[in-house]
Amino acid sequence: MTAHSSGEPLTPSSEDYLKAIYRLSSGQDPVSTTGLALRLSLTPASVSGMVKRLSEQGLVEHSPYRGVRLTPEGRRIALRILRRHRLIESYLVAFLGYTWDTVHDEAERLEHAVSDGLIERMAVALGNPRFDPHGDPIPDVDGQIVDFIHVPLSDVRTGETVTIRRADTGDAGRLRYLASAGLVPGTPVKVVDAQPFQGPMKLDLAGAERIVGHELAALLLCSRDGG
Amino acid sequence: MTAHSSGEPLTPSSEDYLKAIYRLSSGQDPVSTTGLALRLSLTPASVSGMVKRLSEQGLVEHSPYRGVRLTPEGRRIALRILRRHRLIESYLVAFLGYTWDTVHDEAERLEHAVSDGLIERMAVALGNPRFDPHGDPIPDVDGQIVDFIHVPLSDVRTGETVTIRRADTGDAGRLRYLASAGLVPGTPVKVVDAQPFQGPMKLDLAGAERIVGHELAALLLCSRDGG
DNA sequence: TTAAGAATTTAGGCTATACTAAATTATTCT
DNA sequence: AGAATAATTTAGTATAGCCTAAATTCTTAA
Repeated sequence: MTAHSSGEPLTPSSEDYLKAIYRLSSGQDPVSTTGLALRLSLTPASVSGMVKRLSEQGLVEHSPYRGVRLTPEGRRIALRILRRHRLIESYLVAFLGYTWDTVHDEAERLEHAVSDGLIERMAVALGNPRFDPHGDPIPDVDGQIVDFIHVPLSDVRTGETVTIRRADTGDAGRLRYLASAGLVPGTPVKVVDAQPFQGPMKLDLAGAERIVGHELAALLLCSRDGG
Repeated sequence: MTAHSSGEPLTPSSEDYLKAIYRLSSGQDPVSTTGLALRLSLTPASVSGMVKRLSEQGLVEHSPYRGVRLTPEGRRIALRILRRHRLIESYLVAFLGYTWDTVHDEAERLEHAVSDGLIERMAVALGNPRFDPHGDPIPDVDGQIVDFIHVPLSDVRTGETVTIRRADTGDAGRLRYLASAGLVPGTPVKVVDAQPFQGPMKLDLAGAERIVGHELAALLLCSRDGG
């Protein structure tokens, strides 16, 4: 019996796996070895090995050849890391002059090093925010996370108006470009024209016209309700 | 030839060794395996092994059975970590409500995770301080560090007045006690009486009387010049 | 000066995590 | 269905760091 009792410290590597599984599974669906390997820039063989260990610790369930999913305990830890990551990003932007395209890597390392106490102090300094600078929701201390229905901009039909809610990438180049084009969370956009076959979209941003390719449009998650 | 060219990332463990060697050697003197092992809470055998690896990387010089000392490159890295550690402590105290007795462990982990960029932003936010909350000098970006002549309070003679400059420990209990007794950096104290054979000292703190044991007095580094 | 004791290093093991190459299982297409 | 292909796992290897136990070297004191 090797169940993971809450107190034991996990390695940064394990934490990264759990976080990646959570992100890829949208909380529930089983995740493939290859998907995880791509996300973490590792070989599938390495992932297989680690998944086995996480499974022995009771943090994931693994049906060989069928995929991994988080146990409740694994999800608890994944959400804790996600909270850390997003609060750190928020703090760096709010208090230390970072921009939304540069915080990711820093948070990626700090999330494994900060104590719970420090995270909560940051949360207080920020006024317990519910969203980070990319528009991603921040889980609360108990692991509750808001889950809006978001649509990739690439799926929005011509004529429809939506509000950008999140940019679903950590890539600095893409984030910087999006910011320079005014495509940031909170911005309402109208789809003026959408070409088929992964073609570009023509958008209306408060009167200004923008063209974005399919790849970027797929990254921009939007809400339909006007809030 | 396996010299360490500036760019390669070091492991947290290596960084801890270099920092410990620097602290124990006061910058120059050779350090014993046992001394390092005690400081790092490791076995001497483990230290032997790591020292060999550091030596192969050109970060320390090791004469077997005689001790280790830092190479210029090793010292450069040690000072960089020391700068990080002390700036992080300063930042946590100044901006996140930590007290001087609680920052040590947090800084111990963060010093390996923060980027140079974040450290410099913290330094700017703090106004490029030259001392941390314990009174320890903070090396500048080029590794320059002020080196005052400090005397342990336990060595100060009866009748003499000195100013506390540093508390030479990371132990939270001792630091808390010192703070509660008003024995913090910047405080002038007069030695009223000192008993021999590691006995206690009677001090005068701005009119108030204090008794401290030898162990604590040895931790309090003081300056004689009135500044 | 030599034997006891202290300090140090070597030898051999263990764990975590990654890799490559080979074997296995699943899926898809004819 | 059966073969080709894709996905996954297993086997074997490497590195970093730690450990204990044994061997070595240094120091000290009779």
